[in-house]
Amino acid sequence: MSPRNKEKDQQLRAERTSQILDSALTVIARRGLSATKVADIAEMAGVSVGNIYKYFSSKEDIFEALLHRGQQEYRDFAEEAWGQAGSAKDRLSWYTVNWLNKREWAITTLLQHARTSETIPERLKQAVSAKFKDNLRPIAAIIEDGQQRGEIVSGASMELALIYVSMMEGLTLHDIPGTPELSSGIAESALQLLLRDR
Amino acid sequence: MSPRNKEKDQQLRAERTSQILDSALTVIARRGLSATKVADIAEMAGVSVGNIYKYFSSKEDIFEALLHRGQQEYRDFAEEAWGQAGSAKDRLSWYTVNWLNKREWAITTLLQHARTSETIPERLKQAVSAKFKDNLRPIAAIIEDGQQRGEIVSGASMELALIYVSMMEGLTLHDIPGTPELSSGIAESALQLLLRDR
Amino acid sequence: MSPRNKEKDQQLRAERTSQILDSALTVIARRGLSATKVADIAEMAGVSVGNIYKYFSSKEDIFEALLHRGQQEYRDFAEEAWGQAGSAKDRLSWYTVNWLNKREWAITTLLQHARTSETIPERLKQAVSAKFKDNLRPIAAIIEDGQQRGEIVSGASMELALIYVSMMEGLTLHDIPGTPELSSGIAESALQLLLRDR
Amino acid sequence: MSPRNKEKDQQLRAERTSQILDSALTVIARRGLSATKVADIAEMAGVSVGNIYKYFSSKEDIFEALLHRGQQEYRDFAEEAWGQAGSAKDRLSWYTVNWLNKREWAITTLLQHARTSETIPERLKQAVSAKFKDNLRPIAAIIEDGQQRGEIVSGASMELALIYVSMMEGLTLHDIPGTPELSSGIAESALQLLLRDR
DNA sequence: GATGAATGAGAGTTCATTCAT
DNA sequence: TATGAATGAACTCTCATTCAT
Repeated sequence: MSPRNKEKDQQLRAERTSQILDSALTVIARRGLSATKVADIAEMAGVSVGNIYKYFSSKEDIFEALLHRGQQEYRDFAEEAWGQAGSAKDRLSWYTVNWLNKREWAITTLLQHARTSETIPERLKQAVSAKFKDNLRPIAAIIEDGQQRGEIVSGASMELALIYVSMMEGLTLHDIPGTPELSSGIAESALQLLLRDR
Repeated sequence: MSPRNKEKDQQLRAERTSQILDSALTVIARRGLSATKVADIAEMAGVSVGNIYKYFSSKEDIFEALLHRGQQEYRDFAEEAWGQAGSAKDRLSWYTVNWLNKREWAITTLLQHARTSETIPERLKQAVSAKFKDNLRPIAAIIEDGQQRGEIVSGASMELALIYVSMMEGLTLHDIPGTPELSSGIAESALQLLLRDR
Repeated sequence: MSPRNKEKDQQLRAERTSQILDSALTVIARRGLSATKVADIAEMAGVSVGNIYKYFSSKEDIFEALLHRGQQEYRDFAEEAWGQAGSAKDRLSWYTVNWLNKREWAITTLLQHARTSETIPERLKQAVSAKFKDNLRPIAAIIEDGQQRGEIVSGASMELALIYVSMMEGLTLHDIPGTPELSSGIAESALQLLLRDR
Repeated sequence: MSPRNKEKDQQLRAERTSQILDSALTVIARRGLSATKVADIAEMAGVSVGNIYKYFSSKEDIFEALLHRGQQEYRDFAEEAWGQAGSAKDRLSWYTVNWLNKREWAITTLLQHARTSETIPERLKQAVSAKFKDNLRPIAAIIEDGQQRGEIVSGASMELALIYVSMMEGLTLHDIPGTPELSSGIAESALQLLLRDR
């Protein structure tokens, strides 16, 4: 009733929304979109099934929100890497280490599905791909910077950024949480390949 | 008694099986396992739904057969690369080009799903992972050979093989057939990174 | 948090369960287990198909619940006969009359199927047979009592109970509701056979 | 081609038909009509599925043939009892013993299903019931004869016949082949009940 | 006649979504 | 707003029947 309550309501709503998205991310990454039941998401979020629909209009809607949030978070993360002090190697190293510590693998899985699956509407695919490409810029900037300092091999920076990110994604997909078979030290080795002097 | 030709029956059976698997590979790669209806597979194979079950006991069974066949085919392909004449670079180049021309991207998608999804029985996951690791050997052999000739950067050969394959997979997943956005020339650039003298 | 009335929910749930079982009993008795569609049960219960599965996990599960409930109800009924005042003949007469008025014929059909069909899991068969045997006790008690008073022919009481119940079942199966061909007076004649003085 | 062959063909055909019916009887009695697959019948008969349809037009057709044959066989059996030498007790005893040694239980099961199930066309039900009633005559004749000799309790002979047969059927359904729990001696005890002097 | 692969309608079961409380 | 019972379309799998060989 009072403005205070309204504000609080808004905040509660945002929290619930975020909480639902967190659960959805985890579950969908683990089982895939169409194998995930809305009930699974609800259970993990500690919310009733019906209540989910007060925050999202459909399962697809949740997925779409997940992609938006994931790509935005990734953008922030990539810019944080670019904002790091030190050499290009230091920055990429920071990026690499933190990538593995974050839930990037989960988002990576979702994005890949979004880009490749016929079940996803074209509109969404295009948005995701465009945003993905745009999100390469901070990495490309780091690489360009490194090339100017003579640290990094020559080549088109966007191309190298794509190669590097693909490599990270590819390795990520072989190194699922709970499957520690492949040492994460390998990511560092991969990074070496980009360096001029190795 | 039996007016049927047993040999011919056997042969027809094998053909049908293979035809169903081909269709299943295409459709599942495009839509994901659980979003693919058995009816989709049947339709693409030009077979009735019921008849599918004369050849496979369930959708899961089809998926499993697909993984087996895919990993076997990949093994043959990797060994063919190892069997090529020429330098390590030539061999990897052959591998790279042919990877992109084959249906490797489809199988890559399936294998990734098999390794990562909670919906896949542990037994199958382990088998897939073990076979995957084993399948790195021909690539590792090419790399080792190249290292001895001074062509390829130093480092543990299995590790470099994993990095290289991950890179290919990562790129593959950004370059779906029908989505020619990313030039396949990029794969060649990626290959350069492994070379000592670049 | 929960705007629902838990007690009322519990009660509604129990009612629905019972309502579904009632319908299932009728329909399965009329058509047999495997010829009965879950949709038939749902329709007769005035419930949607999907909702049935909120109460029972499968058609088999419904059948099993039906057997449990039916044998328990029969036990109560048999003990009520034993609890009647009067001579053994009076008690058996009460039993006979009420048997025909109740839905015993439906349950009889189900139990017979459960005992004899290969499609029923051994575990369930054994449980049903054991309970059936145990349920003969009240009748055997009436007979023993009648023998001591000189009303009833001599012989092992459990054996005579089995004979009597089999007779009732056999007659029941010739006298389906809606098929009034065989007068129910015949049951009384059958009862006479057990009496010493006839 | 030659008349000889034609005759032989006829004979082979009759044999096959009978062989299929035998298998059908066994399997349907064990699993129920609708739970029995035509493939089950074919397998047990050692015949291909398709070939069944050269002899019968449908599963229902097989069932109907089974009922006809079963009731005819039963009639022959009942008349054979009537044709036995000796007292009424001897004849009923012969009937009882041979009933248990024959496949009467299987036919009993089928007939019961035919009479009671909604899935059976009315026309067939009526035919079965009429024939059943008619088939009581030989037993009723034995009973009447016994009554005249003072061996058997008084009462309407058809009614007593129905009671006796129901008793046999009821006991039969508690004493499935392979379930020897209930001693078959009990049938003799049941017979005693009909005797005047016991 | 004999075979068994092929068909497709139909059954059991699941699950996204709605709605009364 | 929160709940979970209810709905029914859709999916997987089965099986009576047909048909090419």
